[in-house]
Amino acid sequence: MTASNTIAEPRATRATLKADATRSRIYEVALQLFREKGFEQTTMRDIARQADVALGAAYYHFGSKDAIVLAFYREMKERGHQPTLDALAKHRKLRDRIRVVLEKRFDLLAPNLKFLGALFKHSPDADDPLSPFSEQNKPIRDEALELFSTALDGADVKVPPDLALHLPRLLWMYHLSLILFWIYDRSEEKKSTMLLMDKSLSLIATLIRISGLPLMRPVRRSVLEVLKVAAV
Amino acid sequence: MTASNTIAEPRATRATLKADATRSRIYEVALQLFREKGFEQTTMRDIARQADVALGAAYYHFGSKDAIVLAFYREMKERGHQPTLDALAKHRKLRDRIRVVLEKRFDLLAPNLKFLGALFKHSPDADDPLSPFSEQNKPIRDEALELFSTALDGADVKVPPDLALHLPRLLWMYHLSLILFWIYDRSEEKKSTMLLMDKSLSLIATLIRISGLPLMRPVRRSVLEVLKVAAV
DNA sequence: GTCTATATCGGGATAGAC
DNA sequence: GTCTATCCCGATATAGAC
Repeated sequence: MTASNTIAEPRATRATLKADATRSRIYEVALQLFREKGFEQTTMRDIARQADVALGAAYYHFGSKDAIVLAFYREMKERGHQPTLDALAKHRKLRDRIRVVLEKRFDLLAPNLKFLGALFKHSPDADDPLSPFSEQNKPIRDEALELFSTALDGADVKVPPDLALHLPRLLWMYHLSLILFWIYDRSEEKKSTMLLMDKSLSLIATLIRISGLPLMRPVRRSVLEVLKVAAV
Repeated sequence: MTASNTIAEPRATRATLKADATRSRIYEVALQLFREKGFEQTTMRDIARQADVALGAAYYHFGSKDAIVLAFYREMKERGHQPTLDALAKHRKLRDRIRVVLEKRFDLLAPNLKFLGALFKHSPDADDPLSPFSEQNKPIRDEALELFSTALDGADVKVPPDLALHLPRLLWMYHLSLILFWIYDRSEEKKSTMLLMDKSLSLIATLIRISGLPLMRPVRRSVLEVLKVAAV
């Protein structure tokens, strides 16, 4: 990674201006190619050629192919947060509020679905910079967790406090699973994913609704114990 | 992939005997290197050098690095089935029976943990030959499903028939998740994984036990709907 | 049929000249 | 800041020894 890797952040001198233009061009071309051909199928040589720079120049601006992806993550984070909060303001039912967060996420990622698969291959490895669990991506992860937290806080349900503490994280992991399913969904127009979202939201809403019942106490305790071990 | 890819299957002629020996040597050396350095870090050149054959010979026996892994999958399958069945015969309690299947699996995979991570990166892509969901690996998957089926059938619990039909598959997916956690578990002696297995087994046993209660009917229905969409 | 030796290609990444 | 040249690797192909 280079020291300065924000996307097209304007700076003072003329030389840096030109560099920023080159950097932006490389970034845009890269994403375009990732969308068309996928991440692994796109080579750094492809990117450099399309952006009209030498291979070395591409590597000067982005230390690796991965670094381009990290820039993409940051862009997603910056573009996704506020619209989700705005949309959340229009709903009170828990099911709808969770759905809003998911749908905003899907809107943002949909154009890039084709190369998300390659990225998710790194996801379980917390040491991999591209993983959603990595230290490096903590800011991005935290912002997503905050969205689920907000979705829960403003909803019309009472959640047992012990569970409430961990529910944002649970929902965040649920949202990752759904994205994973989405990536490999081969049904026409991703209908399976939409159906799965619908059915799983029902399940989650039901589970949260009954989570406070006396009968569910042992289940809740058991879930919390599992979560304690699998802390992120 | 070559046509004959069973590990060291003895055949008639002297020439083939020698070929089998070479093949075995390549296979053993490869696994050894995978264990020491991981899958991606090991090159075909490494393997050929360590096995004292030319690069071409390695490719003659195994059409690709992946093909070595497929041979490994088959070996795991062949070595794991019967011991698990034998161990199952000693238990009646559902919790213990599921644990037996998991533990036998872990025993088998433990020496190869270091390179399982690389393999699991392919896992969600059903089109990838190395994925546990792939068509190619259906025999291996089915044998694992059968083990969970057996574990359930011989147990001391009554499961609602609609759920019973899908429970082996659910347990198989649970077992994949646990292995995934295990691979990236950095705790000393993999204590976290063992703890997680313990706690999650409790949760599962509890859930199955109460699954037949009238209160749980909507939950069960919801789960079955989700499973219907996410059929493997 | 089994294997060696060698060459070639495309791809990620880097060093050092300009 | 950019380019040229180079390295290493996986993969494939081929000619020919045994």
